[in-house]
Amino acid sequence: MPTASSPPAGAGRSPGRSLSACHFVLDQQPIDRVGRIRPWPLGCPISRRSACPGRSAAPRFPPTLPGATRFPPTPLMRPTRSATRVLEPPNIHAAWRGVYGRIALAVDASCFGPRSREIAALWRYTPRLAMAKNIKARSVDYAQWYLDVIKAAQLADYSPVRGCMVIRPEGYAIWEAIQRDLDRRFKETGHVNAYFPLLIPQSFLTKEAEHVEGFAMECAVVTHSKLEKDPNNPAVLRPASPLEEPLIIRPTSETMIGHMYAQWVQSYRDLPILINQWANVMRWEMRTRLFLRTSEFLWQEGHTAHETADEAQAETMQMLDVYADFAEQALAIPVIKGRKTDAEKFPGADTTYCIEALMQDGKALQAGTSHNLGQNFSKAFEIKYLGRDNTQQFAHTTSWGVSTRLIGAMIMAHSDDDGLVLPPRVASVVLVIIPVFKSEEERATVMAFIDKIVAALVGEKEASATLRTSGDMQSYFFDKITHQRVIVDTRDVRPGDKQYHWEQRGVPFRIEVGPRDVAGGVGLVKRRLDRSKENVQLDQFSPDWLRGKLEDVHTQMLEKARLFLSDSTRTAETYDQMKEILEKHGGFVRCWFEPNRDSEAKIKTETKATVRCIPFDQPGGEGKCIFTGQPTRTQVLFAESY
RNA sequence: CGGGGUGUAGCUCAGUUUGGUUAGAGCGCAACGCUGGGGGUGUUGAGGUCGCAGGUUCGAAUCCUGUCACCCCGACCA
Repeated sequence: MPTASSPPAGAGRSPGRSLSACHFVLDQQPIDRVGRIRPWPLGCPISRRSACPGRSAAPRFPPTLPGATRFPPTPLMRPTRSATRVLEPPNIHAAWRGVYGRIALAVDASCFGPRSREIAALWRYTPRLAMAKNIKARSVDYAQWYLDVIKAAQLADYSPVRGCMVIRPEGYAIWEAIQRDLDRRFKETGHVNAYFPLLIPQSFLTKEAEHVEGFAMECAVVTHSKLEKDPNNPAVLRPASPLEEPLIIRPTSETMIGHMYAQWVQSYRDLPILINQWANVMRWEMRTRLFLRTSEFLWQEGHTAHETADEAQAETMQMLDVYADFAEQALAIPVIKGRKTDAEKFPGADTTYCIEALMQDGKALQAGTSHNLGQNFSKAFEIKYLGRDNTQQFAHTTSWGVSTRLIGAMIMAHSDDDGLVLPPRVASVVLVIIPVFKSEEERATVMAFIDKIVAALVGEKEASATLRTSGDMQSYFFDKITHQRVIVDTRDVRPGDKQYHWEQRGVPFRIEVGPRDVAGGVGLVKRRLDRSKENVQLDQFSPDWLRGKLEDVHTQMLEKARLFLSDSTRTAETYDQMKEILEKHGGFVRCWFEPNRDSEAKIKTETKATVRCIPFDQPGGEGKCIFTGQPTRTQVLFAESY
């Protein structure tokens, strides 16, 4: 493998404005100090198609390179801090396709590490000559990419109300899948669902000191009970009838539920109470981001009350395990379990535990939390019971939740520059069949063949019951319990359009069926995850075949994400090392650290990184705190976070 | 809440500096034709109170004031 320090291929050629110069412009795309490709300079003929003379002659991106046959082209030269290095496939493909987020960096780095082949195989891309038109590449603008993916997949839309979002059917289907899976897990662990009200008396919030502190700043307050016409201007409505006590819209329900539990619990025989609620909550956020942080969001909050501290602790840990397993098994997102530092814990909790996931840009995302609330809320709300020893005791409570943020995590963990990539277990459409034909006769034979494939995949019975689908498509249940569907895209649009359409929506599998396939008795099966294709004989199609395929995809997505996680977790011995890692790579930095509000605040100011958690797997022994240099028994994970 | 940026057709934008025909383009959308194995093509057509509210002016997308929304960066947070 060449690690030449020869001059860059494009060196000396200036990125001129003529179209023929596009190739070299691409070679010389600016790269920042950590190797990320920077946005095209203004005026570049590629990034500004309108600047190209003759619209129809405008080059596609990438420009007419050498073409597929000669792909990969001359190796891309990429300057690093110390030397210039020749990128080899798959690096070129990655770079070429603009996949130069930190992921691609991982691929790159791996070429010199022990796991190179493993990772390279997982990130192998079929080189393409066209990129998604409506999605910005991760390497160019990660934040925009995220928004573009959501838009292209029609997961959500902005609402007229600041900070709120509309979850569109495609996005809500993911939430439904999350709900279905989690709800089963909650019930398996003995919980039941209930519903508590949206509005909470303002006075409730003040009963737990830390809790007020934590949430007061972001509460929406209801102060009036009606609107009336302004006498001066009848066209204007103004609030009237002030409430005696203002109500707040729940930012979380500990207080309301604490209040109710106090009434429901009399004796140790009433414990434990194991209740979950699926609800919306509202936190008036300064800065919002679709799914990751919106003013109103959907979540699930479990609230339990127990007789002993041990029981509460066991519950807290059990639910954390439920979340971790769920994240991996349903969303294919590997997570790190750990405990929050005091600075990061939930206001009002004794201890907060969390699962932390790592996004492709190297930032961490808290994907779920489980709190041991100790007796804080039971004391504040007087959740008292008569114990076995005939004395009054305060219950021990817990709470735990995950939110629609998980959808954001899922998007950022798996999607690529072509759009959404759905983990199969939460995909509402698992497979789309795309017919290809020219004449009416071909249409008939192709559709007849597709009918056979559908029957083979979903069974004769389901195949005979077409579901009503908008947009002139045929839709069938693949799984009647999860409501996952198979769609035959019979719309009268070009096959290429359909490919992009379903690709951007993250559908795990597509089958393309044209006259050639009918003649050969096969379907051309395409995988979304890695764009691989294979011909599959009609007689191989069956529900089990598809299930197996979906399982494969899930396993590989999880494995890919695990490799990324482990590759992006580095250890630092010194504060300087940590800074360098954060600067150069992002991701998690594992180090000895004595948790302390002051140190954490200083480190955050200097590096933007915070202690994401104190992971459960501690090496034991003692080390030198990275910040103070004092001996400590604690290792933590630092990272920038969402 | 502070700093920066942007609001013109569904989307991306031009036009604003220097006020002046009926506000434009590409994509998308609708209909029809040729097509159809990764965003093809031709014809025709629909679509805009220029974010909103005031003001200056004979005349405002353009100038002034206010306001709202969105995006980015900080502080805060799931």
